Amino acid sequence: MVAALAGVSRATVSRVVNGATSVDPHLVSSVEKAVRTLNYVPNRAARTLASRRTYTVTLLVPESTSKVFADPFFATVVEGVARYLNNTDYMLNMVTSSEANPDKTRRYLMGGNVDGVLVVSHHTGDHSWAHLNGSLPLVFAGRPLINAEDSYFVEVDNEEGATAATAQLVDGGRRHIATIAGPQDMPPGVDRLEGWRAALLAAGLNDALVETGDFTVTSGAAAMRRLLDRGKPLDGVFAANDQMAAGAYSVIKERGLRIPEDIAVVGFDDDYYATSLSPALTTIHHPIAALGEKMAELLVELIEGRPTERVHRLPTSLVVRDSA
Amino acid sequence: MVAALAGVSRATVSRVVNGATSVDPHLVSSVEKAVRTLNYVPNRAARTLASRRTYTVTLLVPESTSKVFADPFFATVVEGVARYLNNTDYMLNMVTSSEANPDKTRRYLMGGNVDGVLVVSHHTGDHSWAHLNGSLPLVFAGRPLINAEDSYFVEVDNEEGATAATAQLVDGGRRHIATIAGPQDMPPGVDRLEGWRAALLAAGLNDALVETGDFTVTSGAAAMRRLLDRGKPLDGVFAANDQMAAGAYSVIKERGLRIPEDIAVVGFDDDYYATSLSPALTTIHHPIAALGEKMAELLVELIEGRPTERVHRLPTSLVVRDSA
DNA sequence: TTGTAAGCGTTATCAC
DNA sequence: GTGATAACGCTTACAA
Repeated sequence: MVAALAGVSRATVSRVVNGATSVDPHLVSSVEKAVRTLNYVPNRAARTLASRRTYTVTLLVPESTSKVFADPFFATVVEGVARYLNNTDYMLNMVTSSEANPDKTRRYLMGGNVDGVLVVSHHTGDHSWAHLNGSLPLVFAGRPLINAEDSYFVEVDNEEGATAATAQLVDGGRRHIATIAGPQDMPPGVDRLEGWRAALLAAGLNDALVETGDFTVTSGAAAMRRLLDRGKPLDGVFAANDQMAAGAYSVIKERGLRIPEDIAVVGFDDDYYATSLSPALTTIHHPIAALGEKMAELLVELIEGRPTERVHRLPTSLVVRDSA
Repeated sequence: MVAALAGVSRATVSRVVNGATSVDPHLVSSVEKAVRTLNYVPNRAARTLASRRTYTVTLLVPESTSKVFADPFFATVVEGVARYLNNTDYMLNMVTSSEANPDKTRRYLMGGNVDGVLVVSHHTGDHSWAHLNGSLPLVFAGRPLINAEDSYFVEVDNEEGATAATAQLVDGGRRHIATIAGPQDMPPGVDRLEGWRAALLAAGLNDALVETGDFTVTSGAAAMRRLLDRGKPLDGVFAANDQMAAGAYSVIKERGLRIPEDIAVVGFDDDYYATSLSPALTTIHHPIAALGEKMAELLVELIEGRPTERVHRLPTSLVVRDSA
């Protein structure tokens, strides 16, 4: 290590570079000067080999590769993760868990190539990587379906958001409020339905108007159609995500009803659809990038052995636009 | 290396693992068996340290981080890159060249942490990394604005695509064909304009109807407005990308004209806008994922010292929908 | 073709 | 507080 040519031993240089506490200030500064003049950059591989730490965290994404990257949710999580990691020594690398060869992925992760893993499975219930738990620091995006009790994860406060969305409807004077719920085998689907129900109950309103979709536009349209076909009074709808709200929009308009005059609608996520719909959709903002940042932060804490909360719940906020 | 416990020396194991040509078939198979039973996975760091190869390629993206990840073009390139790399030993890591600290990025890249770099700057002309050329294998997405003569890059055949788009208009009987061109300081902008012109000339038509935009929806609308305001006959438009076509749509409709009856329009890119517009946009498919794959492939060839073409031009294809 | 042995650039464990 | 010195797990001359 050439930097040692500036006075001290390699050990001391290492100490300085790694910010060890107890080193003579004199030496520290002379080493720092040497580092600067020699334009020294520690060799990652050597460091990893010696310390058994890789300074790499993996972002594990489900193999629906083609879709995953086009998914704005995923893209935004990555953005947040990258933003946080940029200020640390950690490198981000992505691996798509190929269904074709899950063992390859597993071996890679367990082969000491990585310090920790970030698992992003979007709305899906696929948390099949929970078994890595215990062998490797792991942080999930969203509450995992299984082993939630001993997994680290960060999620958005879905229930609170849904309650706020519904309250907006109630405050707007609506009395017959339906919901287009998400799949009941996914935490967001469950929690958002629960939040809707809680708001209605708090307002003393009836919670019978429920139809379920699968978070897609077409499923939202179908659910809205079923809701309207019940023939019951209906003047407000909370859709568990903006895409389903978009589906609801098309059905409401096709029946000759107006938004928000006849039926007010509130969505959830505040994604691309929210602003491109007409009238612009009132919805709940889902802080996705923040979720990514928090995940990365949590993982780093975990890796470095600092004590942390096992679960982080991010607050949402109501974005009032023209539909409610 | 425990695997050596299955008969031979570590050197031989290394040879087998790295697929060296000349090793006794007997030994090969026995080593392979040992590898399998011991579930051996080579240690990346050690390998890197010894071989001075990192097996890592960096995807360098401009710092507009927040936007970059939301950009479907970028996301799709990443998808292609990841897909290709998944079948190699190479790892993908992304670095956003922070404007705040460009030196940090530079040092990282030059610090022997990476075998090669993929530069993605979208439509923008930012190819400020060209100076890395020569010091590190480098592949650009799209023809760089500067040093195109000695840079490796893969691009879509913009001119050919634009010609095909325009030909579709001509074949549909249009005789007064305008274009909304892209910025003339970006290769795609220039090439697509050139393609349009070539098709018109080949058909013996006039090429005076040109207005320029900046690839955004609003600029497309403005350009269309200027085109219409000329008061000249106009029955077809080739927009240099789908977003500008979307802008053109709104103006055409607002003037009470019909698509395609009064004005046929063809776009370029075949992105999200193409299918969400009404009528669905006839456009040129831009094989973005394929571009990512090819970039990765080219880079790996470069890294491994295999001879390759310096530039790859990907073919486009016409997607006929309802607007022309 | 195969084995031996010398590194690769750090960190970690000890003495000092 | 600081400096030797031994790992870390692999590749790669060089020898055999």
